[in-house]
Amino acid sequence: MPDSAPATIEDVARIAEVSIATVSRAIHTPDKVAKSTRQRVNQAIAITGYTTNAMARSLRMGRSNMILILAPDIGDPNFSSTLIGLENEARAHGFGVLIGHTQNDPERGLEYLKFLSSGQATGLVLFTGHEPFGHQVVGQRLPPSVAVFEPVFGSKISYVGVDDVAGARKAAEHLLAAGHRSIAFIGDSKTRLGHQRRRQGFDIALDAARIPPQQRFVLEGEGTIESGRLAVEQLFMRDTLPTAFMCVNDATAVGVLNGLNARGYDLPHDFSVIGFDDVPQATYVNPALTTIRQPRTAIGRQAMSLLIKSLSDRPTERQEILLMPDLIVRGSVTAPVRR
Amino acid sequence: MPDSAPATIEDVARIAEVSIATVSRAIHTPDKVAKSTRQRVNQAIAITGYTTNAMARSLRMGRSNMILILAPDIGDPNFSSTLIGLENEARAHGFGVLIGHTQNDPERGLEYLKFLSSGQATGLVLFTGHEPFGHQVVGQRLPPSVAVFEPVFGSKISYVGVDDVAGARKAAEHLLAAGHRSIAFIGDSKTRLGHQRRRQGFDIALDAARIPPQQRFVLEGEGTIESGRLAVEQLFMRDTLPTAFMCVNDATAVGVLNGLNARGYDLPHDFSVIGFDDVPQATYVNPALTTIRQPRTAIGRQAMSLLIKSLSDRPTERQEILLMPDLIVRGSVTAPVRR
DNA sequence: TTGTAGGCGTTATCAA
DNA sequence: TTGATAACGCCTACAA
Repeated sequence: MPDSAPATIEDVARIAEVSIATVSRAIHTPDKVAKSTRQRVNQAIAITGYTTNAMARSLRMGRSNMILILAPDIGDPNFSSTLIGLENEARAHGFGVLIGHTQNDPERGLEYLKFLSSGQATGLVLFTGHEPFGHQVVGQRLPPSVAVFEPVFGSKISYVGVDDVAGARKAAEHLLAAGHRSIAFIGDSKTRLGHQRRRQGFDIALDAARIPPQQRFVLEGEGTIESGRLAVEQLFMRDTLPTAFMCVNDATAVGVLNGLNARGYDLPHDFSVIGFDDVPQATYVNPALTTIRQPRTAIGRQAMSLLIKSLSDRPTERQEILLMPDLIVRGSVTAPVRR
Repeated sequence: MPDSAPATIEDVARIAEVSIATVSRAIHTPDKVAKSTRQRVNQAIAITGYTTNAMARSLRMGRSNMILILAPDIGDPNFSSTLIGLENEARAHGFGVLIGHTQNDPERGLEYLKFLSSGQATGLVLFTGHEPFGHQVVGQRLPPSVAVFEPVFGSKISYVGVDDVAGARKAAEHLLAAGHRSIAFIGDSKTRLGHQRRRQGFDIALDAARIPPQQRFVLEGEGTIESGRLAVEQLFMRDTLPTAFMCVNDATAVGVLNGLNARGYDLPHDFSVIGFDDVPQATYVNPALTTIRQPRTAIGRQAMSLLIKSLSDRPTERQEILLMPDLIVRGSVTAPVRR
């Protein structure tokens, strides 16, 4: 039964009848203390319910064993399963993780930066392609960091993510194999690297199949449901229509599905749609979405592993680890209807 | 341009040509230092880029200004918007928040408990109805805490959430008003208080409408999509069927919708379905789900406000704050078809 | 194998 | 109005 104030190392020392130095050693370098002493110390720890005060420890050591994960949007369906990979790996190495939610607000980012610079976390995982703390600060004196899901634009921060080009290529090839020759790519972007890479995979596949550029419809989009809906509207103002939609991500695909449904089409008969990410929602939409699955947990695991390595080693150079995604076939792709 | 090591209060003192005590005062009690001195200090702070080391500060003060939010499942669609309410309110009072993800794993809970007991956080927000850290520890020496979304069973921890009874009643009354007389309640539970309260609201409404118990179908369910699907299957093994489904939450409702769709029914013509929560997904499902909206951000805000109050005041007694939810009408409820 | 003592960066007390 | 100084709890040379 612990008393009112948390036990300190001194309480333990008193009960075990040793010095605080010995207690500390018994905890961190057990070999360096005699067996009998060690036992007495352990008993005393059990009695007092002692837990080392992490703040005092980190203050003294100049570093904590916490890793901060910064996410602009906790609700992102990609986030939670990646997080599990990050957490499991961290734990296996004796690190704890804390999550910071920036809401895409630079001021909030700055607050977490303070958290970092006061040594409360040793490492940083970035869950966003944007610079986390406004421009001036970035890279200035960040702790060892790694980015997931979207590389940090123009920085030296290592990156672990999906192989966008290969994944997009798989998606496009699936459409091609189903017989489609007139395909739209929804979600091109001038600023987002991940989008560009997926576009690139799309082009590679269509080039290989000798689909002429006239039969490709490329529309911009920021990767939201709304942007998918919008793209459908834009497309329907043209003379010719594609038979299939390849979407930069599942959110866009959901928007496209919505837009098509709203126009009264019978899916997947009239149009095929394929997404990218495989978010949980992809299952519940109608028809269930054929898509490319991000290996989220694996991404998290590898990212954390890389980060922890860079914590102990000499500063290493930037690395980029790309994981191969799989095609998940559900109901949203069929052979094209002749029009 | 900060140099390699973070500036300390001493660096500032040296540059401002004052003592560290004065620097500290200039920061925390500006009135107690001469205007000219204050200015010099501020300049020095600007030059050095000084940030007070939170760990040293907390060590000295015996408490930090961080609040830990513990969630069993970060992916819970109710989580992210509640979080925003929590964060905003915390920030307005000068507190920072950190999120801990327990994955429903007691060991992980224990780790965060250590985090707490080593003083790295001053307050605790619980996002779960289960005891967070296994039985033995709970309530033993938790910092001031508040629970959100589901009261902590059998504890003295204050609670902020939705008025389940009133909300469920609204839902049932909406079904009743549409003409339904034979209604199923999906998601009853022997252990989950929130489910029980919703069931209670359902009964109140049906009692008031003098619907005899024989016309009520009550099925258990844990509130998952799967449990909704399952309930449909169970129901279809009986002789008589309800005309409407009132689901304990949206996830269940999605499952019910899926199950009904899979059996080839035309919704909402053949059956009406209503949910509870209004998660983002409710919009994308087909037909769009009529449901009861949790005032999530408000819940977060109030919970944090309560917590912060209990941080400064003398220990107050347990409070329970219930917020009133609204009915959101979309497409999944219509008049019953005569069979 | 063990103990003593200094210092990590702060804040707060007490004098000046 | 300011400055010296003692903690906060811990780790780690350095001595014994």
